Amino acid sequence: MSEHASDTPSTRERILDAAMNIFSAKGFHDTKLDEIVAEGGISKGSIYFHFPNKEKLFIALVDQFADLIERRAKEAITQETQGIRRVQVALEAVLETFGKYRRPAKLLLVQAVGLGTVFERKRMEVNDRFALLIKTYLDEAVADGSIAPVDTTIVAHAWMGAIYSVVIQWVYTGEPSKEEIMDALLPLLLKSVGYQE
Amino acid sequence: MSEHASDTPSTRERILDAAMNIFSAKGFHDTKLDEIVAEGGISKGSIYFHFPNKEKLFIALVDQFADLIERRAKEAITQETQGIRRVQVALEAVLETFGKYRRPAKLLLVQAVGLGTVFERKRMEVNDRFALLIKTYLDEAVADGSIAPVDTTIVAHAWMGAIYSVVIQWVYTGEPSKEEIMDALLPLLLKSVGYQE
DNA sequence: CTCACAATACTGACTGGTCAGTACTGTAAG
DNA sequence: CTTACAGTACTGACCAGTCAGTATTGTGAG
Repeated sequence: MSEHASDTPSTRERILDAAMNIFSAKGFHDTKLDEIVAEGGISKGSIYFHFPNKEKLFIALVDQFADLIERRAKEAITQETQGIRRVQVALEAVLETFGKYRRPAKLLLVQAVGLGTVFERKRMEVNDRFALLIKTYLDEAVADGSIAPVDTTIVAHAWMGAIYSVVIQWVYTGEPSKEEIMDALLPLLLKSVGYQE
Repeated sequence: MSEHASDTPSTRERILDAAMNIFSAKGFHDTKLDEIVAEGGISKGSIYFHFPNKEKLFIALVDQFADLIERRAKEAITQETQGIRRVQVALEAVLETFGKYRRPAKLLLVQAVGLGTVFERKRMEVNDRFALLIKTYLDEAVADGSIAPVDTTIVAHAWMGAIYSVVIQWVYTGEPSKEEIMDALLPLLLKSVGYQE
């Protein structure tokens, strides 16, 4: 019954950690379970004790991070009441979270793509979740008059893509810095719906 | 009795066609060469006569389509002289081309991602090519005063991501229609750099 | 034109390395 | 002993890539 996260991570956590490191670096197919075993100092048997197969292990990591992003965005939003401000702090929270976790970001935005039919559903599900989240708050901002009416579905997807793309660029090259991204991307997105700070 | 390109496609073309169909639907790893063989009514040996391996066959398809997109954008641009108008017609050309070729679009934007180190270079190369293209014309528009100065590198990546994301959504669901995308996305992008029609 | 030979294009049964998953054993705590 | 996990040796399905052979086309000398 010992879940003392700080000093002794459970085997399950060690597996997830090791898997995150290797998967995010090499992608799903180029990662061998034996590499995860070596990286985490655990055993193959324990992986199969804790996870039914390689695929589910990968998906657990995707879910874990997608949940975190969504949670952070929602937390941030409760701090604000005005429509467009809510959108703004949510964006800040998302960029902040991506910035803090480079490897999970790469896993979610790069390695979880193009894995064939099985994973495609998962990816669309996650994407739609994010797009819907953005759309909800955009609709709010439209409703309370912060911004002019727009096709919020398209805007939501476009924003998501814009954020993804800049974050991916940053994940690979470390450029532009988190601050530059914030300073350039936020006004860009807000201006795209006709909002001037 | 030499049939020409139109009625009897060469074996190489039949291979590329079949490969495009299967790769774009199932992704790189889930595609078996034997499926391509069946789809194209060719033989495994002839694939290896025309291409060194599965990977190079896939990359040939990516390159082929990336070249097409770039060519169309550049063609469109020569028709216009004014900075921001050039950007606009280039965007239209790109969206037009994606719209015309759904399967190649999916191959390039989805299936070519997350395939591990080997393909990652290729993808970044293609991406950077597009981003640089956008950036060049944006810089032009800034120089001639069509739009206010901005961090064109970030804008270029953000635009690319926005376009990708909306196109991907369309590839999967068929929604929104090409016209809706044009009507919503173009003004969105132009507004994001402070240009009002 | 036609025969001899070469070069090119194509075929498909077979193989060998790989690696996810399994069977089995080890161990410590209650 | 039993439960709950951890560790390891092994297996066998799978599939990219091979290769020995066949078919087709090109060519040029008689």
